[in-house]
Amino acid sequence: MSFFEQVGTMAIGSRLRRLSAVFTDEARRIYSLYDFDFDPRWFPVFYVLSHSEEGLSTTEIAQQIEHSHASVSQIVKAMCAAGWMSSERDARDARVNVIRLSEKSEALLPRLREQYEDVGQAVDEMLAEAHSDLWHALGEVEHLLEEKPLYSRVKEKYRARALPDIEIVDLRPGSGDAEAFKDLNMDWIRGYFVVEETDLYQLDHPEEVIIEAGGHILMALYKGEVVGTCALIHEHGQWELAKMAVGDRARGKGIGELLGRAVIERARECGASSVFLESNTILKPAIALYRKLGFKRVTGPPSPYERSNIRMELKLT
Amino acid sequence: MSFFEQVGTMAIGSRLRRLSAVFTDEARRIYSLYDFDFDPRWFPVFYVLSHSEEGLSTTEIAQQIEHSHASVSQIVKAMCAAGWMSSERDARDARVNVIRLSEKSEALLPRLREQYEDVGQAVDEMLAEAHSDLWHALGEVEHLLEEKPLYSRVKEKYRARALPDIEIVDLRPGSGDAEAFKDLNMDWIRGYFVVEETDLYQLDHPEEVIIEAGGHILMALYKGEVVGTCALIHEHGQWELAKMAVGDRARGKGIGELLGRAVIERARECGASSVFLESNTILKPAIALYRKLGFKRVTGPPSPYERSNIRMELKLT
DNA sequence: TCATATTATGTAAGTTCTTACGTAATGTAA
DNA sequence: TTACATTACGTAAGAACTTACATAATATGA
Repeated sequence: MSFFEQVGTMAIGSRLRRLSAVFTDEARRIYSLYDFDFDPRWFPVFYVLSHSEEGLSTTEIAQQIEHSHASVSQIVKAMCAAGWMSSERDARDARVNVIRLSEKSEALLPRLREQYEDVGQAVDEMLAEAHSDLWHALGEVEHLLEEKPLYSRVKEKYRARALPDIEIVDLRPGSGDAEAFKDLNMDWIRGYFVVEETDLYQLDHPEEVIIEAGGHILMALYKGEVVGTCALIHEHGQWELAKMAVGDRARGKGIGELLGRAVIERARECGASSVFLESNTILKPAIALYRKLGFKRVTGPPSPYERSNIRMELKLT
Repeated sequence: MSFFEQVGTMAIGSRLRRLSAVFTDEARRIYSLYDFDFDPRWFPVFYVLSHSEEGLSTTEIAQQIEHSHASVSQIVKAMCAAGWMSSERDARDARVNVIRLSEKSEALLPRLREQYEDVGQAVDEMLAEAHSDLWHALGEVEHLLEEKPLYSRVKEKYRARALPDIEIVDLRPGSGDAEAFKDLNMDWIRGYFVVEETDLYQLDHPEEVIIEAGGHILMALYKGEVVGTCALIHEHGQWELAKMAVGDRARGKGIGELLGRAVIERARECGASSVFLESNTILKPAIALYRKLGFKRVTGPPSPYERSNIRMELKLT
């Protein structure tokens, strides 16, 4: 049994790479058949230039053929050396290198066009012999991956697998949860900002400052171990989602989202008509999560935290 | 319009490469999600080892995963350094390096298996969303290419394109054909062997020695220019296909085959009941052509040519 | 208008394979 | 048993990209 049959669709990447290598080898032989002094990897550059009246810049070619500009730069250098094209600075923008086919190339075009008609036909006929439409299938898969990367698809599986091991519980006094609450928050704050006075006081006295004031602190457990936390703070008659922190090791399991939903649910139970939060726009994943939870950006009173530059709110009614 | 739409199926190799690169990138992100200290390209080696009780040699792994042994050697070195596997010399054959998973790896297996179940499922579900079956299509195309490489398919197109420009004519006395007959033959003989006395005499006096004895000399013209030749020699009541030569520049156009068929046709017209030829087994493409024309190996009288080590015959009746 | 982005490019260096090559161990034919 | 071929392997070097970086030319915003 071959490796690919054993390992199944998981190895689709390797399988595609291997098949593309087969085509590359074939291309080399085909070029030698037509007897051009022409490196197959030059083809894409040559092709887009042959379809342009004006000449193209390095960057334009790179975008069209979806290589890096560096790659194009190297290919163009080699092709200029072989006399296939010429390059000169643009008169209007001296940064730009305008690349054109040489006369030698133009003369070759009809023969090269013959070649790629032949290759195109041969490929078409081969594909037509198959029952499944590879060309179409490739387009579909490209599209599906664009819509939702494989990473996201796998992440869902990963989360579903982790889900049964995750519990959300209220802070358990005297169990070390208060300390974990502080540690988790200190860790993430230090990762991005400096710890402020306001932080320290709240983190050192969570039960007095948050819970006794009518708020709640939830702990996320993964396989029984505390890996995340989030608070619902009750102050001046308003409800704030705050102090959300998930440990490094437990990232990607969707724990933040579970904590967020639990806090919102708790706020609803407490009769809150809305929940707000304060954050910073540099925290892209956090903002994305808040948005996913339904929070919308609002303007509001100045925050006591220096690091806050955005306020978001979720209506519950 | 994207490059691939413009250039069409001809660029299928590039398209496959690009898609495989997408999967490779995704794989990297997925590995980091599962938080192994594990390079994605290690996976195939790891996989085949995890399915082997005994441990495997470098070469065995290379064959199974269809990499070069050098690549496996490098990967194994890196994985040993990272503590994922161990290698030791085989007691029975000191050339062989037996590679086994380390205990660290064995311990990781269940988690890794979880990962590739997740990935496999995600890929399967994604593929199922498409109407065309990419996995199946890949298999079909792999099979089609194995049956008949793209090179051969393109070569047919190439030949069909050249065909209208090819003519087969009888040697035209006084037109330079006799000289071309000699030059073409001298060129190919010198490429493989040394020119013998027998050669020189025949090549210098083709009309007297071959044609006046009842034989024929055919010339292949490509766009009006002589590019190949082949003789039908009549001697001792037997007919011999000999002196087939096609110029370097005109190779791949199927000219040899056209000449061969023309000579056979001519022999038939002359009432021959069979045609023989003498050649050398080191001339693989020539022998393949003769076989394609219907010639079969026979034992026969010793040849006057030193370079001949095979005699073939085609029955015409 | 002047400091600060942004853009276009080429070069260097890295990645991840491959082929080429040298060496040691085995096989094999005379 | 000896000379030659074959096999297994590791290292080096090459191929064909990429990313990272440096530099020069433009754009832009206060």
